[in-house]
Amino acid sequence: MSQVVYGCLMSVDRDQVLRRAAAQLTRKGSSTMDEVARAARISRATLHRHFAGRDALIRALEELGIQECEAAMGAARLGEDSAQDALRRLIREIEPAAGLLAFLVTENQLFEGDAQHEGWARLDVRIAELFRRGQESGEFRIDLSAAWLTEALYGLVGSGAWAVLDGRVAAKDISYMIAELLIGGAQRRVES
Amino acid sequence: MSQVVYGCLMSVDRDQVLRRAAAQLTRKGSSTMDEVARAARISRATLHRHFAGRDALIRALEELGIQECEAAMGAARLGEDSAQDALRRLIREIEPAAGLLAFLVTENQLFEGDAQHEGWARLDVRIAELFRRGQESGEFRIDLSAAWLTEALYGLVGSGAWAVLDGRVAAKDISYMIAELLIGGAQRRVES
DNA sequence: ACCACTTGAGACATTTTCGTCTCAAGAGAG
DNA sequence: CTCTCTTGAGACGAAAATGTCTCAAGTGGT
Repeated sequence: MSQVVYGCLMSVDRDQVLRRAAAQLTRKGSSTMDEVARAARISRATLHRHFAGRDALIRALEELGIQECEAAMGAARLGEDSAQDALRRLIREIEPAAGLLAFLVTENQLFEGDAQHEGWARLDVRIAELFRRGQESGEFRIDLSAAWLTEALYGLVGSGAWAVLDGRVAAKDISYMIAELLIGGAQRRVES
Repeated sequence: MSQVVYGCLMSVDRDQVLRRAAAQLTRKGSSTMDEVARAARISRATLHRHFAGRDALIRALEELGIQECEAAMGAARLGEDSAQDALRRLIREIEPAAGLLAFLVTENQLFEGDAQHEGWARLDVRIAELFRRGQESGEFRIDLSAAWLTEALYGLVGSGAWAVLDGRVAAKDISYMIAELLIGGAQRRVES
């Protein structure tokens, strides 16, 4: 046996599968289970052995995305230094998960029926808190609400991932581009 | 008879149908034709009478979105005044189409197979031109490429539409929020 | 060599969605 | 009223996707 997951013997690298699935679904949100399986380089049967169905796969991706975001936020030490620098760190840390994020954001569009994962709310709160800290310290302007800045962060990270996939922006530049645009827009300026 | 479209007698308001369809698809990108029809308040049969199939519907929505964008760009008079003011006008004009845009952007994700509609390229060029004009006049910073600022505009407009749908930002504020964030981020600052 | 376990391939029934069709009801013009 | 045209409702088969199952092959440990 090679790996034990949830008390079940498993060999394929679950994380690897999830990542490849995320990449495929980012590229084409309506991918078939068959397409996802092929992108993950496993058979459809194996894919079903790991995830009970499409819903379970999406939920696992959601879980992964939330985990990556929380890890990024931990690594970024949002409470330290200036809000500006913390935001810069957050964007740099969150960038590897940008593709997954972009997919999840579009997938989450209006969670009709069941409630959305509480994890998203937790993330929103922490990010909004960062912006609010910047507003209270005078770094950020107060006429752009923290809620909007939070949304804008998600949007720009998603756009960035998409721009990189499309080859419109170099991967090495995207983190800087996002940070500069967001910080420049959020920053309180002394000149008119 | 009430309306003549493409030499065929039609009564339902095609534009209205497209708008409702766009709203539904923005809310849930994987809506079935039945859900779209119900959202458009017509029967599935009638929906099929107007659009040969799902692809035709999407393509019609794409056409509508491009038209609205071009109309918005015309109304915004991108070449006049400062680039900043032109951008502000563009955002204000494009805002009514934001929901449709948000859907089309996600739908367009990597056009595997056939080439994307040339209209998008035309729009991109015009928007990028505006940003470039701002850069050349010294209004906008040059370390954020015009291509990225264009992507960011799409992303922020989409995020804005989504934030409004979700009730996180008031509809009356969103145009200002987008413009201020984008212009503030793009603006060249004299202070450090 | 033996055994436990996992994988890929494919068959299979089921479900969902699609596209087409028919027909009765209703609206509007002449 | 009468005629024409459009619509909604539903039936229908075709196509696609899903979920389940079986079985041969392969892997790795003992």
